[in-house]
Amino acid sequence: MSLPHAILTALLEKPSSGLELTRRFDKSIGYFWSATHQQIYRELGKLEQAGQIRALPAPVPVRGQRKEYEVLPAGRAELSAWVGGTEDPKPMRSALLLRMRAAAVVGSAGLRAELERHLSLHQGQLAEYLAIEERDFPAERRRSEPDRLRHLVLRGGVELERFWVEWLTAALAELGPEE
Amino acid sequence: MSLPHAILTALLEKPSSGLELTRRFDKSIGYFWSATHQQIYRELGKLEQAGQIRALPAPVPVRGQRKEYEVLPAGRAELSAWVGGTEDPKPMRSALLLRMRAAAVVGSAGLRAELERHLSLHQGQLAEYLAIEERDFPAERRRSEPDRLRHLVLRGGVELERFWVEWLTAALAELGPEE
DNA sequence: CCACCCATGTAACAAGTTACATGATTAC
DNA sequence: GTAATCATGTAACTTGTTACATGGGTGG
Repeated sequence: MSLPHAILTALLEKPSSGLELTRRFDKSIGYFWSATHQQIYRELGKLEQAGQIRALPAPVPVRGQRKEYEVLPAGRAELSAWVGGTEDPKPMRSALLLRMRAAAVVGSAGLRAELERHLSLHQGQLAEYLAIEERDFPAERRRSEPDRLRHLVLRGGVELERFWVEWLTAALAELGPEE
Repeated sequence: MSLPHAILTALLEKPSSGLELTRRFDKSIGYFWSATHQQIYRELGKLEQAGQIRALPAPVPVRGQRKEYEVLPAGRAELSAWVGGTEDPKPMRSALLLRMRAAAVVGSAGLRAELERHLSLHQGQLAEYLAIEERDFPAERRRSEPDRLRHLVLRGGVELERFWVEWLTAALAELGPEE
């Protein structure tokens, strides 16, 4: 049940239309909770019906017309309760680790190229996160709690990408030069 | 499309019944691709229909009777092709990072306790992985490729848990003593 | 006027989750 | 014989994905 809360968070940061939300998911919140525009529209409908958000009044509601949403008090309360709640970490799901396990059984033909590809993807993502960090969280100065929290989230992204880069590098070394 | 390949891998390692598979998922393959028994039975049915596995001949097939499956050549070929293929890494999904981002907006009340809870869960998982490593991959000796691959997978699990332990520790320090 | 992009959606499906149903076997 | 456990399954639902549909506005 995380998508609605992701949307509430995004809308509290800034009221938006569905498409704007989609774009922001593509380059910010979506870094740790991705969603397509179809999911977002579906969820916006549900949240509106639940009375947690509302569309800003438009003169004539027409299909294809931009609709801007804002969070209602009930929505903020719901999000606040969710933040204070508990939820067990979901076991990870990595198709790549699974493929390596399968390779132990049927042979690792073709695996090396894929590891190299993933390595370069993760290196790219890591560089992107580091650029964001440099831009949005410069210097070591006293910061507000919201800023510290946002920085912690970004640090999570950075360290996770670093993990993948290191693991993939080690895996390539261990696999040996030829396969 | 990873679950069928997880099952094929498990069945190649050892032909099993649905319930046995479920148990093995709970303590091995499931560490990086979890599944419930309902998912497994559903998928076994599909794989059998697709001619990739078969149930070992039973005298009289009755409901509630144990059914053991083995992989057919077509199944091994499919798994082999999948290992050699490509698949982009799925963007991560962490409800905990999302909650921290939400906390930056609505306040972090109650978050600290949850971080501590997750820290202890991840410490437990890390200890479990390290125990498995010590048991199954001792000493530094020349090993076969399958063993090296399996060890790499486990190293992935270890380092990922270590990431969480370190990030959670840093987050708790950054949040400060009281909240 | 038509191609293109903005914006909102529908429909169909696939994957994962939760709750429950049913028969077989074993321990007491 | 009955309770517990083993074992296989159904049903209903939620979440996520993929493909397509519809209308509005803008540039050429």
